[in-house]
Amino acid sequence: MARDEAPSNPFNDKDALLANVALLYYGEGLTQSEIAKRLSVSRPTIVNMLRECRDRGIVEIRVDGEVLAASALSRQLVARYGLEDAYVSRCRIGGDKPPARGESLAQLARVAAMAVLDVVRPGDTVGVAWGETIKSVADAMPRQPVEDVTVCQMIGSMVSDRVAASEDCAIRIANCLNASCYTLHAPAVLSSRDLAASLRSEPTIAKQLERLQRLDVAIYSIGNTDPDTHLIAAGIATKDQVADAVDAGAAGILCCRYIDLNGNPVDLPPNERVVAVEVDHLRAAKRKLVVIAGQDRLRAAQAILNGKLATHLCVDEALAVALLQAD
Amino acid sequence: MARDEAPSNPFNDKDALLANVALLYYGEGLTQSEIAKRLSVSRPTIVNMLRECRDRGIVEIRVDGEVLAASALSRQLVARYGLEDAYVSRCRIGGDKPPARGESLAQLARVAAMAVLDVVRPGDTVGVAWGETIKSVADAMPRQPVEDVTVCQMIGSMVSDRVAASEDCAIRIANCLNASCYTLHAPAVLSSRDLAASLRSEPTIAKQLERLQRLDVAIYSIGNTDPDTHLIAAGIATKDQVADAVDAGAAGILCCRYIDLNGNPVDLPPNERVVAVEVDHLRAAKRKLVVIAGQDRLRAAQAILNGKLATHLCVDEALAVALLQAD
DNA sequence: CAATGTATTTTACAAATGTCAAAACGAAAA
DNA sequence: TTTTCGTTTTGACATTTGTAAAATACATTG
Repeated sequence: MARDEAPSNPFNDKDALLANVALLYYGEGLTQSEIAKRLSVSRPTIVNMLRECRDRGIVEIRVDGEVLAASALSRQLVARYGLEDAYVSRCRIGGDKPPARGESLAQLARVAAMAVLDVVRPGDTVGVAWGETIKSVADAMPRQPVEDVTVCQMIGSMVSDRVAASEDCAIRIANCLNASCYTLHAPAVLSSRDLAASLRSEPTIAKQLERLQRLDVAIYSIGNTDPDTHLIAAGIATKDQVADAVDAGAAGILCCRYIDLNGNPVDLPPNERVVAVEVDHLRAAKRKLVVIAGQDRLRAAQAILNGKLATHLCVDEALAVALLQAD
Repeated sequence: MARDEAPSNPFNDKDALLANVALLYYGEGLTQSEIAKRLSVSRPTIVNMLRECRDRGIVEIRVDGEVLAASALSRQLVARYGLEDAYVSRCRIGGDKPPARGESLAQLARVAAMAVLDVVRPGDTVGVAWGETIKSVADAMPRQPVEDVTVCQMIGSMVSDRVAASEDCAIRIANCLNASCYTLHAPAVLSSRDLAASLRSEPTIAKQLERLQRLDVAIYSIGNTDPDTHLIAAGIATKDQVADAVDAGAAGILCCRYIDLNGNPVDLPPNERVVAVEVDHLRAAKRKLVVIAGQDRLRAAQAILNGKLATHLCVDEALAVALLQAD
């Protein structure tokens, strides 16, 4: 009976022992010394085993998403904006200064990761965006298989010095969900409108874009139109182009496309050269999980909410309060 | 906006804070002191919050079932007995004396609880037996919703001084899976054959028994025919009746019914007075998770395996070794 | 057989956690 | 306003865990 008899099970005898040790510690509540005694090894060996369990995902520690959506702020956001659910992350209370952006984003990402598990159901086709926020969510995801799920990359490939390549988010989330993954084999933005149109007509890409027209779930964030927006940092748009878009009414940037305060697309450069899901196709998804960090994104968040572009909202406390205080 | 606007969410603002604290501790890896500082509370308050999270299932700590099925013993059992999966629990290594039954059962129950989450799929109809072993499994289950699952009690109601009422296991497992639950509103054993037949014909009970004929998953254990069997302890059969059954070839007791070494039913008292799933209907289930503790149940385990009454086996190490050493 | 590399054990110590009793605090009721 | 009750804080201490260096053990290689 060769080891590769069950090629789908990549674990071995030692791994099974690790799993048993994890059950004794986390499940039975034995101390490391008690376990070491039972297994006739030293306590540091047990420490190493438990660390390996956590590091490799043999043990997963999950927080109930439903509880995360239960706060007063969450309920008020649901009532105010007609959402199915709202998740508000809190990482600091009181004090005279608010949390740093990194600290807040880290906790928001964890909350959103739990929200993903709440929102995604067996059989779903899930579109995943790309950006610093979505990348953090992907990093925070535990391994939780969901049956028959397909994950699709919604924005063409792009490399930024701030975030890894855009297919990375989709692949990572697909791995956590044990899902099939369809990446979008095209740059997010082309050099000319004609070239972008040609690429969209390529059968493999056309098929993938067609898939993005009938998503069950879409997971995305929204960017600012501030001068430090990712679009400029990634060389996709110039400062002047973004300024022109703002003048024309752009309130936020959604999957590389501008939207105005009512959630309608603003068709200005580089929109015609972009290869990504259309705003209206996002709006058509049954469940839309939008993750937004920071009070500075209030206007962009309002564009999302006014444009019915979210069914499930995940924000930090500062943005939640700002959304509730806004007219 | 009244609190009962979302009646399906029974949690509140404080619960949401607990969940956030849990994410900071288990997810971010902050110490209790760091969290206390951030939230402007005392460290014992954080200790209490984390304990409440664990106690109420706001936090769940899970071990990957696939890893538990990866040991050498598991692979050998799969190969030897043609199983889909085998889970072997280990709670003690080496030493000159084996683990106590209670210690072994506790760990086996935890392993089996993880196995349940591996085996049950969305849309499944799941039959659940009753007994000390299955009760322990139910107690060890984490809260893990699985879509559209129906849980059915397979053995009529019975109260024992050793285990709670038999519908308890089914209800508890149903709650963990967020499943519908159908209990079997009849005693497990009646005083006469005619009365049992009449009860089986009652529409509600007949419907429930009919449901048990087409199970996707069945979860059960098997009992011994020793004098200390539950059947005698519960007053269902006398010592003489059990002895007669053994003389007639009974090797084990499965859902209150005798089976011989080939897994065939042995139709002796109190079989005709029993209200429970039929052995052949168990055999017909697509996935059969059988949980057996103790080397003393070798013969009963062999009856199960010979009779194709298990697709997924969950045993402790002593029984695993005994099964592999048997002819 | 000796040398080498890897893993575990031993030992120690700092940090974190668990637990608890007494005191303090704040809200609600009388 | 006072009393009562529940919760939290304070302070302390025992236990457990995390971490690390040195020693030991064992398997592999030349």
